[in-house]
Amino acid sequence: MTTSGPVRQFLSGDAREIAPLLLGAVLTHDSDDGSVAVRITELEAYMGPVDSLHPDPGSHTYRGPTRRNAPMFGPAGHLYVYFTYGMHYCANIVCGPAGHASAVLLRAGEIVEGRELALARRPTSKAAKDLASGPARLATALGLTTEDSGRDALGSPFGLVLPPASAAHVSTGPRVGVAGHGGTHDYPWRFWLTGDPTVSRYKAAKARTPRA
DNA sequence: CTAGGGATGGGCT
DNA sequence: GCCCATCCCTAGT
Repeated sequence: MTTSGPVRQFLSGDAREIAPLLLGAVLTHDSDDGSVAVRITELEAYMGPVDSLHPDPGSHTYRGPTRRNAPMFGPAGHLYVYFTYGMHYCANIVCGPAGHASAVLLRAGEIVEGRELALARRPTSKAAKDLASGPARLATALGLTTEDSGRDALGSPFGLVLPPASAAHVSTGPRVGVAGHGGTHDYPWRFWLTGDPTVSRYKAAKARTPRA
């Protein structure tokens, strides 16, 4: 066993239990341009290919390990960043013991440090609360790309501070933008801080594009 | 305010 | 060759 710190220990369990407890945590990324820190306000849990109780066809790991999703099978506390829609990055924090794939997708947050740098990275943002109000927005504001996939979020140039055990009001609901729910759509995969203005606006998965 | 569609390229069948 | 764990702008209520 490794002599991991308490944060990694905390992340080494069930992503569905960890996700709501990560609300309010602060993830920091230091770069040459400066530091940006985000207080996480919305998350989604994603599981691996071997959970018979709650099979997760919406997860990138559903069909087994690949080069892209390899970090999800690795140690807790590392980042899994993927590229999608030809232009966007989204970031996860890996959970569970090494070898058992799971992660939490960072869906939204409040920029609590480096707002100026975050705005420079996201010039289309019209209000401070929109700087990280979506998974790709959050990744962009933090300056995360696939280059960072697999890196340890608990060590330099990153940092993760857990929230104080609090009575924060947590809401739960279905995932956003995931078509392959399978039999899991009734399960609370998504968690957010009730009423927080930075939470992404819900948008159900779109149906197939109509014929031209 | 909501609904719709275009952008744009890696990942996987 | 199809599918995206999305965002943003436009047009219409």
